[in-house]
Amino acid sequence: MEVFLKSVSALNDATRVLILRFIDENGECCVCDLQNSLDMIQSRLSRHLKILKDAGFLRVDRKGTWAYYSVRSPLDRFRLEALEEIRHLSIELPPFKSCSDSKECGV
Amino acid sequence: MEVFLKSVSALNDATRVLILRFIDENGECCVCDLQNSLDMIQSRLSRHLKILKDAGFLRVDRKGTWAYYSVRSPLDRFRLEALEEIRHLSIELPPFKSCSDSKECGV
DNA sequence: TAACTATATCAAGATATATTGATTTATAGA
DNA sequence: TCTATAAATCAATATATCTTGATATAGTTA
Repeated sequence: MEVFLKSVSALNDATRVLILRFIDENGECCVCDLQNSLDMIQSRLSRHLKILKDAGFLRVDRKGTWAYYSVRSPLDRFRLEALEEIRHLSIELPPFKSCSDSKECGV
Repeated sequence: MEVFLKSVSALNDATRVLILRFIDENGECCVCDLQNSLDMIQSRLSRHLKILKDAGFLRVDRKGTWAYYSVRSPLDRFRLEALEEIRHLSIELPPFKSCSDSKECGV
């Protein structure tokens, strides 16, 4: 029950659904890519990314100071169905703006 | 998005997961069956039943003053997968105690 | 080592949700 | 019509979650 509720409560927020869908669409993103693209402040992103990771939807790969988040693979059946459902929502995804495009990563 | 979040937030509560699973297992229940069986007060049940109904998991059939709740059928793919996931959780379901077993329905 | 940067965590306030007991609504029967 | 009962809704309180800005942590580079 706890694991199920953790998955469900991770999905129970429009911000997290957007973040998950954005990473699903664009592949591996570092936090400042997301700051750039989604126009969210860092502490907010960091919190939601942690929740999505702890719930089993995302994985993180650290390279130096960067943290690269991507959709965990393989997803179990329920999480995959949830992601599939999210793919079918008509969410307007903002364009991907890589943080490395700006000379300084600082958003 | 709103419909998705409504489904998800309906599932985001252990009480509602139990109620849904109980009705799934036992079939149509009136509110006082659930009061008897799940040992919950009526206002609490009524609130959660409404949330599950509004989220598309339950349907209600009124007969006189009784309201009989059952799992809505057919469920769409995502809700069905969620229910399937809930069926696989090891939830201890209390025995069904029909309100009609007590001479007076009054719990 | 010192300064800088990316990310994580913390603290405070705002918002949402759950629980309970009281009240309201709607139906049934005397 | 009056009373009783099943269910829904309301009001108050408690608990959880989200957002923000500040601070802490951990790499990187000079």
